[in-house]
Amino acid sequence: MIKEALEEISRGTAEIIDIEAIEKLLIKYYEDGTTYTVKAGFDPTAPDLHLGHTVLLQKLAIFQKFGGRVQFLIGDFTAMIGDPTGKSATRKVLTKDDIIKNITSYTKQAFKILDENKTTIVYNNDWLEKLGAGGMLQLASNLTVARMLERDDFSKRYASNTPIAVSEFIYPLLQGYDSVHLESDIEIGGTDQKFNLLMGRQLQKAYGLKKQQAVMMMPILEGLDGVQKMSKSLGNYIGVTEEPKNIYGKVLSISDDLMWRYYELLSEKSLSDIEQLKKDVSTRTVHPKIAKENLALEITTRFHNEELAKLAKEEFNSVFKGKNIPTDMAEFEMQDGIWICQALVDAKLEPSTSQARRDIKQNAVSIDQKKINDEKLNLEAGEYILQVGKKRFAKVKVK
RNA sequence: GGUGGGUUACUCAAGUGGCCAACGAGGGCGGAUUGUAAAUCCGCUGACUACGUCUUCGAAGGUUCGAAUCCUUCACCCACCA
Repeated sequence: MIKEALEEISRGTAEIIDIEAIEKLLIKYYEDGTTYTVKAGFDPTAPDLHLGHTVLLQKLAIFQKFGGRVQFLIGDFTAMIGDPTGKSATRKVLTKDDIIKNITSYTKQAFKILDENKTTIVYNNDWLEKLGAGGMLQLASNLTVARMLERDDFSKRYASNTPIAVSEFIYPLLQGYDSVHLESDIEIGGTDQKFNLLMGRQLQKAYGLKKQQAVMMMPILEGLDGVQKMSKSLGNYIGVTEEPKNIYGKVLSISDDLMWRYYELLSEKSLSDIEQLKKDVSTRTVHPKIAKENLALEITTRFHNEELAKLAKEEFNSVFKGKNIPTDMAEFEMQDGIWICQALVDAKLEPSTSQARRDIKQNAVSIDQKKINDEKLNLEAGEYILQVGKKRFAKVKVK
């Protein structure tokens, strides 16, 4: 029983520190029902969840299955500093209202996966604000600069002359202090969080807590490009609130290699089933396309439902295999005689008339499924379906 | 506080008075092929009803017939020293 639980909990993790501690927690839970806490921090700056976040959330949901209570930590205080990601250190300051708004939509999305009754939402501003300068100093005395520079991220940036703000040094300390305050039993985060997660252990010890949190790291999910991590700013993400056909289409557009990564981290199939599938694909028993379609269906179903997912699949096949037109697309109204390039811009298919001209020259633009090559064309009254490339459509009413 | 180096398009990175709307690479977009996969080949990649015009090389001034390139001031970044 415990063994199975532990196995399911460990699945797909990149690294676990102090797995014995987790085992003890599980034993206790099965003995007398004692629950334990699992902390995970979330940044309130981006209100849109994508699949990358769900890797973590799914893991939390599994802990909930086995007696874990989730401490859903909103980093409203730490968001003001910004985690040292190597990117720009400057961040816009969020107002209280912004944060509340973000959190509301954030948690609403998160509870598609998490059990609300086994989740406590906490805000680190509640205790970090009270820490004060004295508390900060005490906190900071736990760490040496040399140790800080050991952090992979910092040492790389230091070596490559990328600036490091002093405030960024503070970030791991504060995140660690959160664990002290919350007395977390386990903390989970991405592999990029290793340093911060370990800081929690160190500080819990320094502040005299009886035991230190176990740490679990999840791999970072690659984005659609398969190289960089999934993030909204890179535009390589699949949002959990996206339309079924978008989710379906985006999953299908990933590379075959990446598909296995997604299977491992996102699918609910057992690891042995996935292994089998992988084998079948490599022996050509199963076409990779089929495997990918199933994955796309599973993921689409998770955030919508089976029916919608199937519809998305049909739509997809009709549009891309049958070269048909999608059933619904954005509609626009325009004035009679509008220049085709301008119409493309107005219909948000092109960013500029210059780009529109180029695409027309390159045979990328069609009206009602017929390629055009006259960039000087003006549209007369009527209804048209404009298309750029294979994926961009719009319906235009000219009057 | 001192000394030196730097800031070019989405990113990296050439260009040190006219040949610069700016080499090259990556990325992106499009075409062919295909499974909206990979790989490959080709084209495009500042804006503008457009063989011309306008705006861009950290910012503002200046020198010049002409400036990404030279000068001045400012801002920001980095390294070393203190």
